[in-house]
Amino acid sequence: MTYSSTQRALTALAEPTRQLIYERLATRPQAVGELAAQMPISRPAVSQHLKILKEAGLVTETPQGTRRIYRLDPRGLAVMREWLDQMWARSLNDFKTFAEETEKQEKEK
Amino acid sequence: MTYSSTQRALTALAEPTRQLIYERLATRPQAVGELAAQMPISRPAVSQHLKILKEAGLVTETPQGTRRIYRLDPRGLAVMREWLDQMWARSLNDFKTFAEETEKQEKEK
DNA sequence: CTTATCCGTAAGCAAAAGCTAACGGTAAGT
DNA sequence: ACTTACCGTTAGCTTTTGCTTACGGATAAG
Repeated sequence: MTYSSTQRALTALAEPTRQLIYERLATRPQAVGELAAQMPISRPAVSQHLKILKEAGLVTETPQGTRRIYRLDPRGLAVMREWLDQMWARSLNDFKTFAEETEKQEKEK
Repeated sequence: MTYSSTQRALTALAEPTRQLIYERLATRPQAVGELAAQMPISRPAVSQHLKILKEAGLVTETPQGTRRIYRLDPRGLAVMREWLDQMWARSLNDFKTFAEETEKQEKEK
């Protein structure tokens, strides 16, 4: 299966733990060990999650000594935002015509 | 594990097949059998996916004879949109201060 | 009332995903 | 040089997840 960038971002943020990591990084940039200390999982697990978030363009990495600071990357969100806007338009349009048809059928009674 | 409504929507749309179903419904409302006919998986499989999409507030069901028409539900997207906007603001803010600090360090050389 | 159509659910199985423990690699400090 | 701190990767195990087959319920048609 080949993945679109939208699917990558969605898949990455779907995992509860990754979403938690992502939201923690939203408060402030942090190192891997810092993140792991706040969570019930091991450091390697956090590291694996960060790899997926990084590949999805949702976070970036900045080496600083032996530590690696992770912070949010706007690009990943931008992709989701675009897709969401498209669906949003279609969804509303669908809902509108559905409401109109329903109303039409009511009058025919 | 307890799920937030945001996580439900994200998890639902993360699955490639469910995203495909969702996008097909974006073109026009459809019955379960119709959807299954266009895909390489069985009808029950589609039905199971629709259940998850429905629980996430992403689609709605309308009985019509023995058939059940599914269409997009704007509510599910609205939840994601809210969450996305929050993250968007933080992400840009983070990126901005990071850029400023980097520039500052450059001048100190 | 019987038959056909359309659908949801449950059970069972195979594939995918997340976690831990162990290892090795790089940078800073002594 | 040696040690310490911090991190990524791999192997292996366990859990989760998506699919199919089989079954039963509900509605329309004859």
